[in-house]
Amino acid sequence: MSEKGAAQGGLRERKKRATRAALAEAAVRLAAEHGAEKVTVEAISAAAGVSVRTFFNYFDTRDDAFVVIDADAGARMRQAVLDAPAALSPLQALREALAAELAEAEQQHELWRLHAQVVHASPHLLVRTLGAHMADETGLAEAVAARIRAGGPTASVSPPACATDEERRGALDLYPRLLAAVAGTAVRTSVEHWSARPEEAAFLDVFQEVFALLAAGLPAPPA
Amino acid sequence: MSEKGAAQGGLRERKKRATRAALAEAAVRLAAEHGAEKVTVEAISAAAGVSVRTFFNYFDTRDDAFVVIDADAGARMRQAVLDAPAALSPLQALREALAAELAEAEQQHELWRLHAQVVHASPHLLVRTLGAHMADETGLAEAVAARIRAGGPTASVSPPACATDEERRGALDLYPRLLAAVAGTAVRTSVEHWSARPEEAAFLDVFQEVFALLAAGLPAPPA
DNA sequence: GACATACCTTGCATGCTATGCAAAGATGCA
DNA sequence: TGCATCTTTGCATAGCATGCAAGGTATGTC
Repeated sequence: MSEKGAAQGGLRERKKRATRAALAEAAVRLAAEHGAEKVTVEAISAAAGVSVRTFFNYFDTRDDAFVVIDADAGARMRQAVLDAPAALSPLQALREALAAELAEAEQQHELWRLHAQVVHASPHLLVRTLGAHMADETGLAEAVAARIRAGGPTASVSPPACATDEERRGALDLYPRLLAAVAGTAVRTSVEHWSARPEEAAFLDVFQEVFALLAAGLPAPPA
Repeated sequence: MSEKGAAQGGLRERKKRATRAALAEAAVRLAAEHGAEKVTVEAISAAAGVSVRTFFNYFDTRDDAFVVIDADAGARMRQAVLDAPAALSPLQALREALAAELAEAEQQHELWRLHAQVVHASPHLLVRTLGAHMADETGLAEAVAARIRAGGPTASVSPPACATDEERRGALDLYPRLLAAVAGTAVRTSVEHWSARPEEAAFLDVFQEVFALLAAGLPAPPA
């Protein structure tokens, strides 16, 4: 757990990680300074020290550089769900996996803060970010389903055997799907509510309150 | 309730609605036939009988034409939440508002089916669609909050007095926000689960089961 | 009905985004 | 070292997106 994304793999792979991270960071910093609309791919590439063509080897779209800060956060969360203690309920396992990921993001605090600032500044990017998060939830749903089937932690996080999207969706039951989607929603709602007034409450408290509300079945107005 | 989006307003407004609808429909049909990537703005515009420049007067982006079929569905849902009987709990009011909107979409059955087909064919568009739906949830959260404050149905759906996004988010409490987000999640999860195997269960049954699971607090595996 | 007003559409010019291709450079491995 | 593999890069090209100004179409007033 000490060195997750550090000296993993050979030189080639490390360089790729570095380049990707450099591009993403350059994009966010430039956007925070000048506004996302005024930042061209050329500027981002120059700041990261690569050619424009290389930028498009890493990102399909200019906006992706603003949206996808950490490309393999999804994989880490899936693994965390699978590795969680067997004693935890599905909802609890998800809560812990997400909390761990949020704690890790906290270490890149400044960058994530800029990211949030950039994304909230243009509705366009906000939509893309929300959508990207939701796409991750499909992976989480698979992990939850596997966990339930196995009755405990599982070994691998390798991509499912299903070939098409059709099959993959068909293989998922309603419950894991709903659980993953709701958990993702819980995170986003917590983040949004907290970031509206960061001084009013600790983020972790908001996060726990949201999960408590969910576990209670969203009872009518608590006022 | 009989003529919602029909002969509303003057000729000018009707023409704009018609043009927008024609563009959206042309986009979806062309994409369903040739694949979204192969459909140019020029083709869409030609099919709708307008110039390319006019296309961009209605949509900021080419992809928007594939994503936003019904531009003011969000406003209708907000109004429905505000107009719901005072006896309903917030969760119930949301459920009814969403169910009504889904029923209306059923009348454009073929178009929505094509839309789903197009969107699920390219992950890119799926992400955008998911994000767009989530953006609507902010409006729903406002409606829920207003409903709770008023203790019953309210009159207007006019935009809130808040100037900035910052203020608007600050004005929202945790509970309405969570409720709206979770309800939106419920709809998407229902649609996805049902559309994976449409023959296995009626959509409305899936929809109701999801809300039942939510109201029960997402208890551990029902198996 | 004629007029002024406001709005919508359109073509043109322009700059940026995005992809395929082939050559050159960097890495991994025997 | 030498070969195979992967990555980077420049170039060419097509499509996306916006500002601007000219012309056309509804709307309200006289």
